[in-house]
Amino acid sequence: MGDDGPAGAAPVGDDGPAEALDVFAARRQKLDSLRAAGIEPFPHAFDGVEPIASVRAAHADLAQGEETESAHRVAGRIAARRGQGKMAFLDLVDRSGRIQLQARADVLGPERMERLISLDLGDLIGVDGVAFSSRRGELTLRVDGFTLLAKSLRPPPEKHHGLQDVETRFRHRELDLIASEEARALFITRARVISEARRFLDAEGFIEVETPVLQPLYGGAAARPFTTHHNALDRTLYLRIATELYLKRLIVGGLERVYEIGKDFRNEGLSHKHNPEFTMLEWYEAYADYEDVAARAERLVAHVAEQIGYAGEIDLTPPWRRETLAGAILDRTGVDILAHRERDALAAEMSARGMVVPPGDTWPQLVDELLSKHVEPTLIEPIFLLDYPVELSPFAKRHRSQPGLVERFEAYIGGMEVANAFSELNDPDEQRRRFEEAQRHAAAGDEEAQPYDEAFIQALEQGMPPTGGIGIGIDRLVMIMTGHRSIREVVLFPAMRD
RNA sequence: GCCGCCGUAGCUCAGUUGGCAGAGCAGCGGACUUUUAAUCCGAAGGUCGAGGGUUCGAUCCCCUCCGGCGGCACCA
Repeated sequence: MGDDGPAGAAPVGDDGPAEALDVFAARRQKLDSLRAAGIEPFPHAFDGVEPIASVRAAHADLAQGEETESAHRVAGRIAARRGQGKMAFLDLVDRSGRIQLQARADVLGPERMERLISLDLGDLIGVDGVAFSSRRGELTLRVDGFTLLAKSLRPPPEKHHGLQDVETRFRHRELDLIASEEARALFITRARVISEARRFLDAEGFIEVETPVLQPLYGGAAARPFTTHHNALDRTLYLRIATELYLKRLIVGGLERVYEIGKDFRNEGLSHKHNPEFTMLEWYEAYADYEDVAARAERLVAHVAEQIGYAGEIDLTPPWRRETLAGAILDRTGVDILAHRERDALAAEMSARGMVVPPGDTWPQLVDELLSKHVEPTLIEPIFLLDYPVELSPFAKRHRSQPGLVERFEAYIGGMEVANAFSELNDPDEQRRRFEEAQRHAAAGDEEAQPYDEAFIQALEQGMPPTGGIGIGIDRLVMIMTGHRSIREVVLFPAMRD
């Protein structure tokens, strides 16, 4: 709703008496006038543009009212206009910042002055001008020449209050970016989070790889997939829910340290921390276990935080706290999951402590309930929860000393899970048994059970070195780095209803 | 899927205990050579999310639907 302005219905070439023009038709009419005057409203390029921030940097020491002879060429969008007649000021915005332009009739002559003044807010222009400091001390470019680079046919958001409507901000992110310096800064920060994570891993001997997004069989996480169809092959394909299994096949292949940053797709509900497509970083390292992975993960996050100038309240400095999962649950709920390894016993223990017990839940689901309802919200400072029940972890290796547990951790920050890692299970027979167990769950109606992946089993049979692996939710990491509580704020185009 | 709140001009927001719907910004016409949310004068701009119902009369009350937000459920 609300996205179909009447632009397409605007009169073209109607030079009749000035009737009430709506804001769209007025811009159309200006476009026609420009063309009639021989001005190309959509030229092809504009060379030699300097970022506004570098113009500012070049004149950081300019005294109030001081003139210079320093010429600059900038380009951007007209964001504001003050004054009319023989002199006016315009604000020009590019990705790096905002700068004031001064337009003078005595410099430009009456015709060009009129043309510059009659441009619309939102039009893109290129400008040649000389820097000076205004009477009020504002760095300004006195416009000697300008070129329309693209006519804007729709009005920009309100210049003072900006774009407030959340729905429009998400559906038309370009408007949010035009209106909000903060939005631009946020997504630049997001890009830097990703590039710094890359830089960190590259420097530590990892190679970046790309594995299939369209997969004949999905796996590597507990989630329902999106299903699609390949016409030429006439077969069902799934959008990946994780990169895990393919990446481990690369470890089998001898690549030793690999990572992938890309989209995963999970066919589940939306929430402030769930978007159906999201960006995941996974890495795998031969000859490492989950403790090595934890150490590297906390260093990576600290590196990213430092590089982007993180200044949030949560202290991300390593080492992070480490607790066992069972200990964290016991500590916060009084329930000892390891002392109640049967479904009914655990359910009874939870009931006895006044907790709601979903009747259909299995033992692992009850553990997950305890974790997500009673423990996760308390985990604000970074923490690793270690050693999960094997029932919850089909790809993790058995704990070297704790029966019934696997060597796995999840990292939590700000009350959110941000990472999931294990000492990878590399015993193919054990992995096969886990798949077979999952098949029984699937037969019992678990829609998220792991499908049996014979190609993966065969890869493990080839021999996979002891390996540590991890998945880090990049969107959630960006939420933490930038202090946002909704994933939609940090995803450029979040999922919306039609 | 369930519950609650919300949807008024291009944008930001008022408002109507049910009686021709208002402002600011933007836009249009005009004045102005140092402005910073420029100022001043003038004239415009609306299917009040959509559909149905109640009523002499509905933007307002009721129902359904669409969309958004929050919570629950689902969901590593």
